[in-house]
Amino acid sequence: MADIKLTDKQAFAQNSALRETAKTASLDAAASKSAFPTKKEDHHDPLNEVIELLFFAYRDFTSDPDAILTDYDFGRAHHRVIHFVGRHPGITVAQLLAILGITKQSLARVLKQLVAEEYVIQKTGTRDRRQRLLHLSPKGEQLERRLSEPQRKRVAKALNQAGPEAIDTFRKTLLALINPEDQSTVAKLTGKGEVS
Amino acid sequence: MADIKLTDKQAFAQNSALRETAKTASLDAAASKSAFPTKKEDHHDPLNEVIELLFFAYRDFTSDPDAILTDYDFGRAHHRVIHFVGRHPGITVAQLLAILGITKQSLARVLKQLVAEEYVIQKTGTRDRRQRLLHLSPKGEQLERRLSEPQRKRVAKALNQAGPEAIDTFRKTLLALINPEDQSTVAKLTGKGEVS
DNA sequence: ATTTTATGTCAGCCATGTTGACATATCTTT
DNA sequence: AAAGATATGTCAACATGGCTGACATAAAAT
Repeated sequence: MADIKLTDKQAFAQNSALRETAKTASLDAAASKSAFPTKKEDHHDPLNEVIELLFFAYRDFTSDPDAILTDYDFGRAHHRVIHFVGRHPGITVAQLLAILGITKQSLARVLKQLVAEEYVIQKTGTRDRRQRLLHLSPKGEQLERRLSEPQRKRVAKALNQAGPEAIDTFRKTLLALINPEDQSTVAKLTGKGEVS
Repeated sequence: MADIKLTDKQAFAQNSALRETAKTASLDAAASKSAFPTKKEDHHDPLNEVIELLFFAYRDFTSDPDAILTDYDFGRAHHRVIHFVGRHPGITVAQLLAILGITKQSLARVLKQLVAEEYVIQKTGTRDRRQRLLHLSPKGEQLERRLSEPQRKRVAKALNQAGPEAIDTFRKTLLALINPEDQSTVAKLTGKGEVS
């Protein structure tokens, strides 16, 4: 054995002959060693089940773009901006802030980078010259497609597997999970019956 | 006007006579000023719609517990631990790490607090005395109930609104969103046909 | 002309993720 | 019994992306 120092992770992989790391440690691996205990009262509670499924589904749903973003030194925050600017070209900074629910200082940090690296383009508003209307550059659109592709595929596959009524039911359920005050706005925002 | 300094936020509230803050700035408020632009090609794409709905639904879904946790000086990370320990009493640290998908150092930071403040109890394993089997104390169970209550209500309401088939379809769709390698494990973990 | 609004920016704090390195107790294997 | 592997804990340092507070500028609205 060489005298090269191993980190915990490497030592683990070496010792256990598994290629697991902290990040990739699979549920399967943990489960295979021994069963997960589960509280008896919860076995037949579909609400608790859905709550946990939401956690896992969202985690995996965001994992594909997260992995891609490391190539660009961007994070999840950049993705959100690219997504919403891509889907709503000409959106104002104020509107984007409202959608994301973060402060302008938080947005500025990522938006500045995206503008500097020319993924996002700011056009001065014509009606109101104070506004900076946000658009994706061709480069930005390319990144947007790269990021959304695995998510679209994942959702398409899930909806297909869940059956023909799933599209409608899943959409309805997600919408109903949103705070009632925002439901109509989100429905307009994301939906078909649209807008300017 | 008094010479008291106002922050941006206060100045905004004062000037605009709105009670909005950065955190509570509503989508409605932003939408009311002018319509959100939306890319034409996307109008009829249900996949993009579902992707956005997932973002908003998950955001609101986590907002209720987040608000409660500030009373305890805990964050979302503490919530996850409390949730999974509560639902799987006797879970080992390694199993919890696999579920959460974080490093042991990240977990340690929150778990240490939860143990110190006696929300979580560690019992030395009998079969394997190296293991620390995690349980909620009565205090921890109380907090768990407080945190899960609004989420359970939200999910119950959404499923009701979406119709009788929603429970099954929603669950199936969420499960299908999860990485295939983990689906069977998660199904066992959250599901009914259970375990030790 | 004054006030309000839309946006930007500096500075610093906090929560929660990450790596790397190492310690200890206990179980497993030789 | 000794050696190795595993489960857990811990110190230190760093990154990301939230946050608040304070202030600046340009343009619109009054």
